[in-house]
Amino acid sequence: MVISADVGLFDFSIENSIINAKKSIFKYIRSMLSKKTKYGIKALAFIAKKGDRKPVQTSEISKSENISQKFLESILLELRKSGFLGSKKGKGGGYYLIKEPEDIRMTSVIRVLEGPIAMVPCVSLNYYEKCDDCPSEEACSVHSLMIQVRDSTLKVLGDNTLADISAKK
Amino acid sequence: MVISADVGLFDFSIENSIINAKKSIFKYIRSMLSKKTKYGIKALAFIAKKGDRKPVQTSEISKSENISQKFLESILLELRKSGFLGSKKGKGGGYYLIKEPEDIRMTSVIRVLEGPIAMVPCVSLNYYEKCDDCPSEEACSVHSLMIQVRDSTLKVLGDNTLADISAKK
DNA sequence: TTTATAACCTACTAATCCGATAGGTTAATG
DNA sequence: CATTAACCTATCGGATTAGTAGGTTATAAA
Repeated sequence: MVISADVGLFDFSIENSIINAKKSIFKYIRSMLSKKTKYGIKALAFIAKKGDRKPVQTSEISKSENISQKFLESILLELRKSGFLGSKKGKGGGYYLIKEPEDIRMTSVIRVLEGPIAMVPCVSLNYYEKCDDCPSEEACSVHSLMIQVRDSTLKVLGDNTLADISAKK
Repeated sequence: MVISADVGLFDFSIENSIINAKKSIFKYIRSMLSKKTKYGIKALAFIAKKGDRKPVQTSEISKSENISQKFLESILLELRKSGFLGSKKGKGGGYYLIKEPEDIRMTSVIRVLEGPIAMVPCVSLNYYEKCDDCPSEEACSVHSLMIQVRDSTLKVLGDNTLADISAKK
């Protein structure tokens, strides 16, 4: 409570009623991480957890993680084409890790599946794009704030590898 | 360079060609911060910068910040209803700050305009929603990662007030 | 050599959301 | 009483997401 208070976790005020109104009105709450990325990370973790280098079938992951098989197929295909996975066709085939889990940072997985990590293209390192409304990035009040957010997110995602997130608890 | 290397800013590999392919194929790069929120923050900063408590017209902000006036109207209205702004109708009317800029945290602004700060509803403090696919949040490899991201983002946004982001440089 | 398997490929679609636009009504000022 | 600026309601095109459908190719086992 004391720790969270200073980062604004619980600053209850009039805004809170607005938030509650939003929750009840809108059925679907906006998610910033697409299911594609979420499933992709889960699948990678699943494969990493198995440990051995035997190919894992899409159907197995799909069942175990409750993911539509067809959708998962397209995701794993993309992960193979991006150099995260290798594949083998036919019976006993499937997908397997190419690199060590310790060498796969979450930054690169998310960048490939999701795109930019930054909340706004004008502070993105890999997907930079100028805002069409801002004449000057230095004068923009949002810009420096978003740079701070980007850097703190990048720190977390860069520090976490596939080995970290697939470690059994 | 040294600092950024350990957080995965520049791990060039095969993924990089994927990223470049994405950049060229897709015209519009996904943004996690909606224009609504972005404009809302800019407008608040604009009002805060003026310093005095005289009402600021929507048209003035709209012109100065290159924002569609009608769109901005709806945003400022929402900010008034959420308790950030007061308003005055008629000639000489407009919007003015109700609280001190130092007392307006970015967390609350973003929560009202954008919704959840967390990347995924299942780690959201104010907009929590269980994943329909995950049987157990503890066993989910994405969950703890997203909690870390949420906390670091919350720290940045909670530390920054309207006074901070509207400070002249 | 055939058959089963599982990756791989192409195309389509329903639902949803964002960023506006249009056109009006109400309230305050001079 | 006219002007101003907030306030309200409705609608819409374009884009994206999360799939589904229906096939083809390559590999291993029978």
